Amino acid sequence: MESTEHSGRQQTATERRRRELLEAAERIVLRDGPDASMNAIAAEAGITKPILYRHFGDKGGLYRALAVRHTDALLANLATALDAPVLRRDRVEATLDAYLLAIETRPQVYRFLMHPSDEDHPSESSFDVGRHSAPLLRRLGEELAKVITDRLDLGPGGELTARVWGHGIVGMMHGAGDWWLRERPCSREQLVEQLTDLLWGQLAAVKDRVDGPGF
Amino acid sequence: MESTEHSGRQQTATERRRRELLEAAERIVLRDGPDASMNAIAAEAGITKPILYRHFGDKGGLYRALAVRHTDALLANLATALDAPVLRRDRVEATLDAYLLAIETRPQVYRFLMHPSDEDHPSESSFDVGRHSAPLLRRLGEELAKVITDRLDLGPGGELTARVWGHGIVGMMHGAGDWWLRERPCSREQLVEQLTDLLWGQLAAVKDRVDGPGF
DNA sequence: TTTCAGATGTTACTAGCGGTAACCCGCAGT
DNA sequence: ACTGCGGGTTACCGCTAGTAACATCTGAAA
Repeated sequence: MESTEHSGRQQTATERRRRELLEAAERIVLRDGPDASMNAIAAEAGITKPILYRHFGDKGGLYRALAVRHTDALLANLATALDAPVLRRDRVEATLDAYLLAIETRPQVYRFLMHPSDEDHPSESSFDVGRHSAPLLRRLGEELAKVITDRLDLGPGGELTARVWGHGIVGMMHGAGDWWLRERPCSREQLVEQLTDLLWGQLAAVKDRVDGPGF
Repeated sequence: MESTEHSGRQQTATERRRRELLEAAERIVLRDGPDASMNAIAAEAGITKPILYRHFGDKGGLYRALAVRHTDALLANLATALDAPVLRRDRVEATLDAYLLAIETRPQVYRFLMHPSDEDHPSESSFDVGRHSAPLLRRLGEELAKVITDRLDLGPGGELTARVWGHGIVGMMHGAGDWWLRERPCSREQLVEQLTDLLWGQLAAVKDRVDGPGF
């Protein structure tokens, strides 16, 4: 235990190095998108591949380490929007807007976070069919479910309802956001309003067309 | 033009060959998931790689050719559910159920369709940030938008509203379906009902918790 | 009948990827 | 002086997508 101070310093040193490597990796991922290779990242950091593998195990490890930072940041943003002491509808609007602002200002990061591509091969083996969506989406869904459970009185079986709604709303946000980012058919405010209208039951409220078969 | 009959026969012959190759590819993709390699597919078809490349150009071409079949099939299913002459809410339920039934019965196909992984590199070059979601989702969103525009009276600016709602609903379906397929927290019928409730404005209608800060 | 076109098929290769084994060096502590 | 150990490198493996070059069969035109 005499080497506590020493190992402590080493600890901070390796942590610092790790952060430097992560920053280099981020630069490359931002530049090359999903084509970022370990060679390129190592070169950007001024070193060679094996060091990366010593620090992060494999490519999935590096990507995961890179992802948690932004995931945490985004989740924090959304949490504040979700916890604002305003009307429920304003809170929903603020949350949607926070998400869309995030993906608008840093689309490369967004793309990286949402694109699991391969990774996570080593962990939880055996073909679990259906797995595909990014961990970030799952976390978002669960987080939103918690808030819904806390805030709304859903009666018996409400926990299931909350989770379905959480993942459904997150999916809606993601799908609409992805489409919007690609086509930019309107302003962010407009998009937020339309989506909030949708969540507020406008789909059920608007009238049928008069000239069509009125079902 | 004299060789019309000849080239016609050749046409059908190569088309048949192409279909055989696609069926072999499908078998392998269903077995190996996203790890399916061109070598494996060629071996399954009883041939070697270059023939695949002659037929489909590159791996993206093969995947695209493979995708359009299932995409068309799924779209046809959804279109019938969407066009059923029943109440609007029943139609929404039927559509959700059709989608979820499809991904439930053939999760590997679903996974393949939703996972662009790499592909489409050759076309529309230059980093178009934000692109990520599968073409299937885009088509679904647009298709749904068309139906909404046709059926609902959304007033001025209704076309934008329809597209936002279309992509938002498809995203909700996708997100919730993905989560449900992974965790199987309830039956399909329950999920459909909860999602329809969400779309029908229950999020706005339910009461706040009495014990919480009642916003 | 010969000859030419075109499709089918092969072997053998390139370039690059993720990942690893083996080795080197400098610097702490005993 | 010796020993361990963290940072670093070279050189490699097995794999992938993709390609060039060559062989073969078939059927139509000269």
